[in-house]
Amino acid sequence: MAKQIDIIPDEMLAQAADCLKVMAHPIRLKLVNMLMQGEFPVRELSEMCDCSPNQTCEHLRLMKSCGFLSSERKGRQVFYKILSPRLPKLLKCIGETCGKENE
Amino acid sequence: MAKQIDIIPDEMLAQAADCLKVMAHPIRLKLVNMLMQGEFPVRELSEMCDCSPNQTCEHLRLMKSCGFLSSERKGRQVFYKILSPRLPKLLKCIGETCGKENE
DNA sequence: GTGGCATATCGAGATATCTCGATGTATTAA
DNA sequence: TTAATACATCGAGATATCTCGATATGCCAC
Repeated sequence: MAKQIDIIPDEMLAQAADCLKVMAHPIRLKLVNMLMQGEFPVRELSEMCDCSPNQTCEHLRLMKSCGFLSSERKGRQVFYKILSPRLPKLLKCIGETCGKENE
Repeated sequence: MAKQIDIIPDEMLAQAADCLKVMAHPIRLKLVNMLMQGEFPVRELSEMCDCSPNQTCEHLRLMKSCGFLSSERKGRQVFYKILSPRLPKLLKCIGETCGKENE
């Protein structure tokens, strides 16, 4: 414990900003929240999120390209799952902080 | 503990996405990181973040309009400080999760 | 092979953000 | 009041995102 409050280096903040930018979308947050329950094919995710299949695909592709998700084809379906441990942590953080303004 | 993993309601995810969108910017993250050390006037923040005064002002205004920051004039300077407890939590979360991909 | 379903990609228009200079407002000193 | 400093706002051009329909690919059943 060198000091009370960390000064986070610029490079890390830039990286964090990119990460947040990707996740700063209600549907993408919901997709991750769904994927925290397990793996799902695109169509199911699409229905759960009330989002068109191609749009769902696009959101998943974006998060996969960042290394947040991974996908695996099983027959004609493609199942997505969470790859990066950042995501559950971020969602947990959101659950704790962004819900209400309770101290 | 009703279930292992929370399903966060849509409304809350939308709110969280807005929150993340505001913070998904390296300079705004840095400003908050600076403000975690204490209160500072705009000019000092501007220099610390290597950002023009009017741009700094704009970032601070945005975060203030979301209720994240508050400001107080002292003479001809305006000091900003952190208002929402979400911010330190989010930055802490970033420090823990967005730095390296270590489990 | 063909047809159909699931997923993926592409392109264009609409919308939102970023960035910067120029201008406006508040406060203090003279 | 005038000048100077600190902060705030405005407007426009550049850039990035969102959204949607159209089209392409991969796989299975036939």
